[in-house]
Parts: sequence; C-alpha cells; structure tokens
Amino acid sequence: MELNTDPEKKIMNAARKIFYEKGFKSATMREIATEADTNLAMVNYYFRSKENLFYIINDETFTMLLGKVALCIQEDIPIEQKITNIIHEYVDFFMINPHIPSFISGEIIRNPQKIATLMKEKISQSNIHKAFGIQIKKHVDEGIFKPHITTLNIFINILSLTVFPILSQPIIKEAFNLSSEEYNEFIMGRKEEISQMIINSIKV
Amino acid sequence: MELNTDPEKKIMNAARKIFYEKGFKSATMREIATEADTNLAMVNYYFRSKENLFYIINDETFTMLLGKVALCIQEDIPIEQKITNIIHEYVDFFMINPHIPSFISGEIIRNPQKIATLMKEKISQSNIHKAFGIQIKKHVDEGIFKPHITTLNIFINILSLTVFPILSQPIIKEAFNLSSEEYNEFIMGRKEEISQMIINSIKV
DNA sequence: GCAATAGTTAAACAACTGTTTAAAACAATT
DNA sequence: AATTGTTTTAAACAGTTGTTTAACTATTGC
Repeated sequence: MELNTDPEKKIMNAARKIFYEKGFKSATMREIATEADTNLAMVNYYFRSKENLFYIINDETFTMLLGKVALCIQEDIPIEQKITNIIHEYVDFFMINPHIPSFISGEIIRNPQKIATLMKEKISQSNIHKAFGIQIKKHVDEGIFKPHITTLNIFINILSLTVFPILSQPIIKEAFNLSSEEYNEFIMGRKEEISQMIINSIKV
Repeated sequence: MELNTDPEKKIMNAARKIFYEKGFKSATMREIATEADTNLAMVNYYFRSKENLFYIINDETFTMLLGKVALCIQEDIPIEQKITNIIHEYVDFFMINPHIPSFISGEIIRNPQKIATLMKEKISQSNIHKAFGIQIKKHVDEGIFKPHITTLNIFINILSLTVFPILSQPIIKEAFNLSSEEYNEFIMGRKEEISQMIINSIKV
C-alpha cells in the first residue's frame, strides 16, 4: 500500500521500515530496493550509500523523538503536567513504533560516537535542556523538588521506564505468558503509574 | 593477557568479548579466531558454527544474570531489602560489563523468539517467579502493597531503571558533557534513588 | 527537433563471510 | 615402530553484500 509514487520517498519509506526492523548491519540494500518496488542501483543513485541512507533515517528519527518532547516542554503548564504529558506521548508513540527503541539501541552498539553527536546536536537545536532545566532549577531552589534533581535525572527515568518495556516486549510476552492484548494493557496501564512514580521521586 | 591455554576456553573468552562488543551480525569468526590467538578453522572445529557459539555465550549470559537475582530472592530477609539488593547487584554488575545490555538488545531485534524461549526456560529453572511471586502476593493480601502489584511490574521497573542508563551510556556522556568519572558517579548515586523509587511505588 | 541532462536497468566487480576440505602435525595406544 | 584418533593449519568454496559500470530510456530546455 504505497501511496507515494516519488521513487525517492518510496525508497525512504522502505529504508525506514527495513532499518527499523533489522538494524543497519542486517538490512541489505537489495531488500530495501525490493521493498521500495525498485532496483538496487536506484537506491544508490538517490542516496549514494547505505551509510548515508541510514543516517538520513537516523536523523529523521531523532528529530521526531526530540520534537515530541520539545512540544510538551514549551507549553505553559505546571512541570508535573509536562512530565505526565511526555510520558503519555512516548508510551503511545512507542506502542505504534515498537521497533524504534531497538533500532536506536542497535546503533548505539554499532557507532556510539556518531549517534551521541547526533543526539547532542538535536538536543541543542531544540532548547529542551535550557527551557526545562530552568524550570526544574526554580523548583529545586524553591524547595519543591529535592536538591539533587536535574534534567538528566528526570529524563533518564522517563526514558528508562518507557523505553525498556517496549524493548523487551518479546521477552515479557513469552516469559510471562502474555497475549498481545494483555501486553498492551500492561503498557498502557503503566502510563499513570510511571508518571506518579517519577513525580513522587522528585518532590521533596 | 590470556591465562588459560586451553584452546576451547580461549575461543570462548574471545567469542564472549567480540559478541558482547559487536553483536551477532557484526562479529566475525575470523575476528574471534584472531582474538583467541588461533585460526578460523579451529573455531569451527570446537564450536561447529557461529550460531552455536553465539548461543553458548547467550545461554551463559542469561544463566549468570538470572543466577544473581535468584540468589537475592532466596535470602530470608524483608522483601524491600531483596529489591534493594537486586538493584545494587545489577548496577554493580552492569558497570563492570556495560556491553551486556546492548548485547541482549541486539539479540532481541535479531531473534526475539529464540531469546524469549531461552529466557523463559532460565526463569523456570531458577524458581524466581514462584518464590518472589508468593512473597509479593502475601504483601498485597495483607494490604502492605498496592493491589495491582505483580512480579512482572517490579521486575520491569528494576530492569528499566538499571539497564537503560547503561545502554545509553555513550549518549548520556556526550549529550550532557559528562566525563567517565561523572557518569560513574551518576550511575552509582542512582542505586539508592532507584531502590527508594520502586519501594515507594509499590507500598500502599 | 535536438542535444543535454536525469532517471532507470541489468550486469559485473571486488571484498567479505561462514563453512568445508584435505593434508600435516601431534599424541597416545598397541 | 606402526597405527589410530585427535588437533592444527592453510587453502578453497560458495554465497552474500555494497558499490560501480555501461548501456538504455525518458525528460527537459533551447
């Protein structure tokens, strides 16, 4: 069901799908070409190399992920509500795109420096750290949050609790005998739980 | 610095190192042979195939990881103390073996069914679920823990909060400008924080 | 209409990989 | 000392992969 007939877009969509599912090393240019309903040479014609194509997808993915959080942060609402919103946003998103966490994990193992640099770039482009960091510091200074609380702290906890259960989906389902419906319920039910957990952990 | 001269052990050690660092697909038999200070044919002579060698390492890794948790669980101490012990154990272990989380993640993407089956097998071998599950249910029934709390819930939270920060080590260090010492401090400082967070989240 | 550019195709190339082979070296047993 | 089974080596094999080539077609600009 490929609506876009532009070959460049078709290849991008195919590459995204294959890279997400298999990671860089296991994905092949021939497979991407077939998925895009074209041939091998076309993929190289439009995107020069596998590495280049991969990093376009990689960049796109990070932009999307950080865009979500940037939107939540710039809203004029209490910080607790921001945290809850980010968690809901991420859980919902990863449920629809369950391959993204493992895609990124795979790239961390393959090329940590490159992905770290990309991440840093994207973080400074959106001013997440600044806008959120100031608000947190204010809460710390006012004695509302515990003294050691930082942006890093909160972000790691949010990502840990949202990303990991998606990453380990196959293991959870098999080891605990959950059907897909039960797994979905489990993840969705965690949204409020995680939010409360994190908010409680930062309040003094 | 290879102390063991037994070629089989030498190949195992080499394979463990290479597989941990690069994952199944990116690791090559030639690289393992070189690392083991022997040649290609020897690796196949002792281990038949790459797939087989990989699953020996895989099995060994899961046995080790679940062994740790099994030990903590069977101690005759309050359940809160058990949770704290597991967290400390895992954080310390992953700090020494930072490649294991990404190694397992890589295998989840490559062959989810196989790793899920292996995990299930190992879980039922150690009687984690049983021994821990009973104790949790007792706390729930006595009104000490919240009604919805299960083994799965607690385990996912423990693993999420311990594994993810290790998995994303390169990104954390780069994006937040942390030196290795600062990163280590950050992770080590989280041990108590995580313990409190999880225990608070399950108590009624 | 025509030349130049862009798009498309099938085939070839070169490098790499897991696995196998066949012969040599070694060890132990008879 | 000869034989047997095991270990080690170097080479070959067959398949896959990313990339390039060269020929062909379609499109565009003049």
